[in-house]
Parts: sequence; structure tokens; C-alpha cells
Amino acid sequence: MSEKSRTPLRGGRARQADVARLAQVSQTTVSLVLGGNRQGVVINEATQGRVREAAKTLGYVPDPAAQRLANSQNNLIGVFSFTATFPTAVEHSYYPFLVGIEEEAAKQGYDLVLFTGSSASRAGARGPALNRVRLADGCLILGRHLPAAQVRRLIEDGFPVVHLGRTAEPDVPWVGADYAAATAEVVQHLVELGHRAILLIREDDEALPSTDRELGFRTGLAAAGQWRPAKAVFRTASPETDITADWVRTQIAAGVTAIVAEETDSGAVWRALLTALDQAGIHPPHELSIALLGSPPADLAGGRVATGFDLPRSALGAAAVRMLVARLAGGQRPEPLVHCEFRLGATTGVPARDNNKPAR
Amino acid sequence: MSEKSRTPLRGGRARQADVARLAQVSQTTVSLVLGGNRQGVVINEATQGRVREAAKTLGYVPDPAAQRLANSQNNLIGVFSFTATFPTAVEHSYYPFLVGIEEEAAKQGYDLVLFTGSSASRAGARGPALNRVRLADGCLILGRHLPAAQVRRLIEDGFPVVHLGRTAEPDVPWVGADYAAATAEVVQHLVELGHRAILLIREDDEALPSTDRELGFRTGLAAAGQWRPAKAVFRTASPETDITADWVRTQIAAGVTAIVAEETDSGAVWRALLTALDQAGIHPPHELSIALLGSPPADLAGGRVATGFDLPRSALGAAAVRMLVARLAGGQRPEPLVHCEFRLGATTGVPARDNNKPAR
DNA sequence: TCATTTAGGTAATGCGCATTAGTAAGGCCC
DNA sequence: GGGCCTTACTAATGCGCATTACCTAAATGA
Repeated sequence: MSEKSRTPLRGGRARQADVARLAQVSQTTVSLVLGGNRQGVVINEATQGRVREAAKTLGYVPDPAAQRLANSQNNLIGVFSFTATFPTAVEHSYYPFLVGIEEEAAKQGYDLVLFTGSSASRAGARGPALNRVRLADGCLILGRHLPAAQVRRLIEDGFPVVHLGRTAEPDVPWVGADYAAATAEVVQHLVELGHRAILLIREDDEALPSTDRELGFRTGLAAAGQWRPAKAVFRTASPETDITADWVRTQIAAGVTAIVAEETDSGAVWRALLTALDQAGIHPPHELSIALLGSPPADLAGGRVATGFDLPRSALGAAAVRMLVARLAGGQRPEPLVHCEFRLGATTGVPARDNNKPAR
Repeated sequence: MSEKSRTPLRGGRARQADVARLAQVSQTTVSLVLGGNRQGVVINEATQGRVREAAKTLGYVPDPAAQRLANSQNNLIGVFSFTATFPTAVEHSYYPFLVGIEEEAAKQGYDLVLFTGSSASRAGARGPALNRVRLADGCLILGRHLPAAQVRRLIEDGFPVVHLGRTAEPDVPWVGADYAAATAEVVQHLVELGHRAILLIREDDEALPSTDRELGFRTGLAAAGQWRPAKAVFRTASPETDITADWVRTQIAAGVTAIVAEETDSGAVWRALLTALDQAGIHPPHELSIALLGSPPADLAGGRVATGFDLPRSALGAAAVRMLVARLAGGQRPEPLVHCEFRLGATTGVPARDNNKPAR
């Protein structure tokens, strides 16, 4: 009774100390027996039995908070996005990434903490509270516009971070889709079909995904010995007005037999192209082959399958987790570029014979 | 330099002690300043400023595990699902719930921790590691099959838990959609249109959502003075084979002027009904009115809008958070039943006159 | 002038666990 | 009979934080 009148079961829960008392051993022994005893301390089988028995009797369950505090890592991976992680507008959803992130994190024994840039309610005035991610062991960053300064700050502090999507920011680790290789593959497919005059439509900016695609486009052409300078790439800042039925007819008249279009956030380029073709009465692969360098926007996903490639979003999420875990646990750094799957659709075929000279 | 040579930033993270050193105060003061100071210790404004400044400089973020250990709360809400939270099969997705959960959690000043039951890798022999959620202050449980034993254990230990979806398990707090009221409303709508012979198609099990809908169905009929016994409800375990064009014609011939169908996980009942009607050449609301007690499966969402109601998934998520927060912070318990919005579609109209006797 | 209050802090402690550095008892050997 | 294993365990410590119980100096009151 001189037991220092402590509540035996605080909050209804047994602690290791309670188990220890019942089993007539020290708390250390309980910890050793019940936690894997990685340090190889020798403990008598009989004693272990007593401890386990006592634990069962008391219904002992370890307190994860204490565990994580004690061994100073919490097996949490932060996921930070600067917009809401679960936006209502589905097209901007990170869902497919999260599928892979969750799965891989689970596989690696990590849980996920979601931070939302928008949950900055209490974050104070300046910017999203990226700092809060420090709560986790490391952090994945989603979203197209990363605030370089804050991220750099984290990195300088040695906080492990991985960005989803290639970034030109130096020192920011990333995983990204291999747009260049995938685009080259699509071009190669067209070349094999016999196309020689292939046109790339891209947005008029310098975003990395666009640049990579163009790079792959040129690489693909070059590899096929089809390198043709500037006019093979058409840039547009306003797809709706630039890509018209007339424009398409002009291209065909100029000898173009295939068009590849970028996937953009809005899907505007692809949508404009389809609309223009429709108005021109052209039905690929007839008269013209078309390919989409990515996945179609949701509203166009239902129709004919377009040749192109699929961004392996969930694989990308998984790769990001592996990359982060490698930094955390010190394993082998995985390849940052994730392969995109070629998608053979119904929009590409052999070139039309009535353009220029006969194909064969 | 007698500072006991401890690493200033262990693992890149600043602790209160580090902040204290920089601000030239004690760790206690830091805790007081940054942690709300609920005990009303008087601290000079200037000092507080220094502390906050130092904290910002070091990028200090509290360690949730330590917070939780020290005072049993860390402003984290756990979200536990027994299947993957972000499954590949979209129809089982918790996404819409998460939208509301995230938003409301942010509003209430909580962050989210996702625990995945499927990460059973280290879960050991007995069941998913539900126990890990104890890291958070409380926990939302998603998923249709809750492992009662484990959940009960949490609840017994006084750990706050809220289940998304009504559950018959005693003592398990929940929030759920008010299917009964919503169904009654749909029935009322039909009755007002003049329907008297209304048929309910439901799955052949005793799931709570099904039972609630039937209850609402009967209530709705009764309220309209239209109570008719058994034959008003059609149960099927195999919608594809039971609900055929012939079956529909039989029902119409028997006088049925309206059919209401359950929303099921797979959407099978509704899909079967639409197919059957199509084959029978019946186009609601012509000859027959139909209503869907829920939302259509994704692949059928595009067509004509069906009369029925929408499960307010995101509102439900938000309600769950509020319920949990009420348990955590001791506020007023909100209403567990969330209202479903009536959806006036194009599939219901006045009853056909050529059945039975003229309607008016 | 001495007692008391107020402002402005700090030292000490413990949450539940994991880990490290012991200790103690016995056996073995030269 | 002293040195040295081996077996079997425990005491002590710290993880990062919140809280409680002090402490000191200056201001105030009678």
C-alpha cells in the first residue's frame, strides 16, 4: 500500500509498469519481452511467459505516442498540397496519386498525415503552413507551384522532402513521369506506320512537361531519321481560336499526316483538335492520324480510345514514397523517372495515300 | 560550451529547448507562449515576441507524439479505414467523404492522419492495427465492416471514435444519412403526383441502409394513407435475372405505376431496372415513374436525371468531424442523422391513365 | 518600515516507452 | 581462491512536451 497511491489503470489502460508488477519483473523486462527485444538481452523463457500472460490478463496495449516519442521517429509521411488535397473539382484531384502513395506507404509501414495548404486558417498571414509537415518524418509535396523558398528552408534543415513531378528547382528531390521517352515512343509508333510529316501541338509556355514532350518528340523523329526543324512544332496560347477546321485542312494540305497533341491541365488542346476535326469532317485515322501525349480529360474519356500514353499516376505516387523512404531509411535511391505506358488506340493508322505521293 | 554537447537540431528538428536557448528563456516559457498558456501564467509581451520569433527562425513545430504523451491531445484526427482509403476501384472510394472531413477538420483546427487497415504488413496476427490510431486524439472509422471487438476495445478505453454510417453495434457513436426520411420524401412526391401503387425494389439482405429505406418507404405510404402490405416490396438477390422486361410488364399489368429502387454498392438494381425498361420499350415517366433512392453509379450518371435523393457524402464527413470534435472538446453533440437532398428528376410524372382506371 | 501583492518568470516532474549500462549470482578453469 | 565467463535480469535515463509548484524583484499599502 506504500505503492505511492498511483492510479493502477489510468484512463482504463494498462501500462507496462502494471504488467511488470503483475508479472513480478521490471518495466524494462516487459518492454524487452513485448517489444521485439532487438538488442538481444537474454530472458528466461519462463519469465517471458509470465510477462505475456500478465499482459494478456490486463489487456495491455502499447501507447503508440509513447513508442514514437521514445524511439524518435513516428513512421508518418506528410502529404502536403497547396490546394485542398481533396478538391471538389475532380479534374484537379490528386486522387490517383494518393492511391499509389497510400498503398506504398502502407507497404513500407508508414502512415500518412495530410496537410492542406488551405487549412491555413490558423497558419497566420504569410503563406501556407508548410512548416507543420515537420511533424512527420518526411514529406511528399503535391501541386504544380511549389513555394521554392519554404521548401528550400525545409531541405536546408535536412528535412526529407520529395516533390511529385519533375521540377527545375535545384536540390529539390523529385519523381516524375518520363514524358520524353513516352513521347518518343508515340512518335516511333507513327513513324513505323509510315508517317513522315508529324506535327506537335503544344502550349505556349515553358513548363517542364511541355518541354520534355517536345524533347521526346524531336528525339523520336531524329531516331527515325525524320528530323525536320521548326515547323514540326506548333505552339498555341489559345487552342480554341488557333486550332480550327481550316487550320487542320491547311496542315493536311501542307503534307502533314499525323498530329500529336499535348495533354494539358484543361485538356483544351486535345478538345480543340477533336472539335476542329469534327467540323472539318475528318475522322482519324482516316486522312489524318492523331495521338494524345497523355490521358484525355474526363469528359472525353468515354469515346474512341486515342493512341498515346498513360501517365501512371498511382505508380508515380508509389515511386515518390519509395524515394522518400530511401531518404529516411537510407536505402538505395530509386530511379526518379517513371515509365509511361504506351496506349495503342484507334486514332492512328497508316498515312492517307492521297496526300503528297502514295505511301508505299 | 559546457552545454553538454547535445546536437542542437536532432534529425533537423527544433525542440522547445532549442527555441528557449535562442530566445534566452526557459523551456517552460516556450511551452507557455506557444501552447496557448491556458493556465494564465503572466508573460511579458516582449518576451512572447522573442519566443515566437525564435520559433519561426528555427521552424519549430511541436511533436505530436510528445504532446499527446504529455497532455493527451495533439489536434490530430485519425481516419481509419479497413480497406484502402484510396482504392483503385472508384466505386468504393471514400473520396467524397474525405472532402468534407478535410474541410471541416481544417475549420476546426485539426489535421488529419490517415491510417490504413490494409497496411497489415506489421499488424501481426490479430487483425488490423486499429491500435495505431491512438496516436491521434480521436478517430473516424470508414468502411462497411467494422471489427466490433477492436472498436469496442477502443471505446472501453475511452478513446473517442465516430463511425461513418449508421451501425447497429451498441455504444459505437456514428453519423449517418437519414435514408428513412429521404425515402419517405420520394414516396410523398410520387403520391402527390397521383401514384397509388408504388413498388420498392431492394436487395435481399438486412443491411441497415436497406432496412431504413424500406422503413421510410412504408412510412411515406402510410403518411399518405396508402399503406399496402407485403407486395409493395420486391426483394432480389440477383437483380440481373429477376428484373427483366417481362417482370416490368407484369408489374405494370398488375397496376403498379411507380417503382423506387435502392441504391446499392454496385448499382446493380438500378442498372437492371433501366435495362429492363429499355428492353421493354418503356420510357419513364411514360407508362411508369421510377425513382432512385440514392445516387446513380458513375457510369449511369451521365444520362437523364433520375428523381430520388442525393447522399450528402461530404456533409456526412463534416458531420462526423463535428461529432468527434464534440466528444473531444466536450461541446454539444450534433444530430447524427444527416439530411439527404431530394432530387427532382425527369423520371417521375403523373401516373399513366391507361392503367387501371383513369387517374383523375 | 514591514507585509503583501503583482509581474515575470523558472525548476522540477511525469506522461509510457526503449535503450544503455550496469548488477548479481552462479559455473568453470587454472 | 581469484579471474572470467554466462545467464538473467534491473536501474537509470531520456524522448519532447505540459503542468505545477515554486522563486525573485519591484510595486503597493498601512
